[in-house]
Order: sequence, then structure tokens, then C-alpha cells
Amino acid sequence: MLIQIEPQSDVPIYEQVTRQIIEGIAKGEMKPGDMLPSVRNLAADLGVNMHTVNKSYHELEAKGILTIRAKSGAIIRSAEERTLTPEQLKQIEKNLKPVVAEGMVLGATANQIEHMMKKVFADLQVLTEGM
Amino acid sequence: MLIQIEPQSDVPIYEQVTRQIIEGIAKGEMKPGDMLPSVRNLAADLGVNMHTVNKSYHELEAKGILTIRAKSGAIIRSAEERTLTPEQLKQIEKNLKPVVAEGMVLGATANQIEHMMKKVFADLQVLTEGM
DNA sequence: ATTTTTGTTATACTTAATATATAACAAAAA
DNA sequence: TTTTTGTTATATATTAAGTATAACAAAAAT
Repeated sequence: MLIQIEPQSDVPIYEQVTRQIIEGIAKGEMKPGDMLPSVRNLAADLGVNMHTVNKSYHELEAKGILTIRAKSGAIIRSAEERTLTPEQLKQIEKNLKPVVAEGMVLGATANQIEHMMKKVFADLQVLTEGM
Repeated sequence: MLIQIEPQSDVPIYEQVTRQIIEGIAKGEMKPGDMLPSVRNLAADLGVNMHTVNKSYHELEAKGILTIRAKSGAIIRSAEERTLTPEQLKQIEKNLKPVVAEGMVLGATANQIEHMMKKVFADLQVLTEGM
């Protein structure tokens, strides 16, 4: 799985790492049970500090996506281990809201945003039959 | 229009102001042509510094949502004045992607995310007939 | 059993972002 | 003419982000 960092971005490095790992899992490039590279190895690959990657892994653990086994490594949790809580659903909705609102105010129609959603799903290789 | 600041939030105050103004416009609580309160007045209302509100207004101007007339005030641009550029569409898609990906990885189905989208639209009073 | 690798913890430092405080300026509006 | 407005400038404090380095103890590999 390829992770690319944009040093100039307004998105913090640890957040870029977090997002790209999530995308990698969504795309099936990484599967539940898979081990992530060690924080030292990934940091060396990306040319960033160990603690930056470590922060990302812990963010992913807080989101319930990883399990970090102390002094051993980080494993991607399976969908069975993950319980989509009502709180998480609310959080997703909370994240969705400002993006959609900005799109609407900028002049995008509901259908255009709908279309963008499907493009994102397609990029993540998610089946959208019958939607 | 009511704006409420959460001082404890991880979202910066100026960003909270920006988002809530965008939501207000999306909901129709503020219409194109309307003048926003002066940076000093809004800052006093919210109990924050003048420059914090000023930063938010300039962020909104950079997004193409406001026009700031020097030493006069800020006006909400009309949809006609706003041209939804391909760059803006790409930006919206770019904003949408991590939110959707996280939802998927957490175990939400495409239909669940679809449903959340409609809830957000409903909250913003957007017509979604025939979608 | 020993060596290597691992996440963890701690300390120190730098830079940038966020937010406030205060003041002055010049143009617009009242 | 006075008040209000965004603008600009300076200064300060706090927090976030990122790096650097080191040491520790447990896990894994040899």
C-alpha cells in the first residue's frame, strides 16, 4: 500500500497518514487481520518522525479501526470486531454536514452532490446497486 | 441567525464561525445580498476577539461566499455571482472522500451513508425529490 | 539464550497555528 | 461632524504539530 505525504498541505502529516490508511482499508488494499508496518519502518519510508506515525496509529485505534498490541505491532480490526455505535453514526453525520452545506452554498445541486458521492464510492470500489 | 461557539472543541473558533455561517446560508436563514454583522459586533456577541471573526469572514471570501467591501461590511454573494468552478467541485469531492471512507471502514453500508446524506439535506431544507 | 525489533515513555526543542489585546488609520456611513 | 467600518500593525500567550534523541521492557526472531 502506497502512502504519499504532501508536506505543503494544510492537513497535518499524522492526519494524512490516518486518512490514507483508512482509504487503503476501504479499497481492500489492506484487510482485517493484516499487520501494519512498524512505526519506525513506516516513518523511515515516509521520511517523517516515528512519533508522527505513532500518533496516527493511536488515532486509528481511538476510531476503533486498529488494535495496537504493546511492543508487538498494530493489527487491522475485522468488521465483526467493530461495532458501529450510534455515536459513530452521529459523528459521521457531523463530519458530513459542513461538507454538504458548503457544496450547496457554492451552488452545487443535490443531484451533483449525489453524483460526487457515487464517484467516491466507485473510487472506494463500493457496490451501489439499487441505491 | 444564531451562532454558538464550543470553546472546548478541536475545531478552531474561526472555523466554527465559518461553518455556521455557511449552514445559515444553506438553510436560508441568511439570503444573498444580506449584510453580515460587523466583525466587532459579532465578536462581542460571541465573546471572542475581533480578529477571530475577521479571519472567518476572509475565509468565507476566499471560498467565494462573501464579498467584503473595505471599511463598509461583508455581503453574501448571490448564486448568480457565484460560479461553481471545476476546482470547487473537485474540492468538495476531496472533502467528501475521507468522511465516506471512514464511514465505510467503520462498517456503515452505502445505504446507511446514503440515508445520512438525506438527513443532512433535510436539515438544510434541500429538496431531494427524484434522487 | 541472545539479539533484534517493537511500542512506550520521557525530555527537549522548534515552528506554526490559534487567539487575544491594544492601538491607530482612513474611508464609509450615519 | 461623529460614529462605525474594515485594515494594518505590534505584542503576547497558549496550544498543536513535528522533530530529535534516548532509554526501557516486552515481544519476536535468530
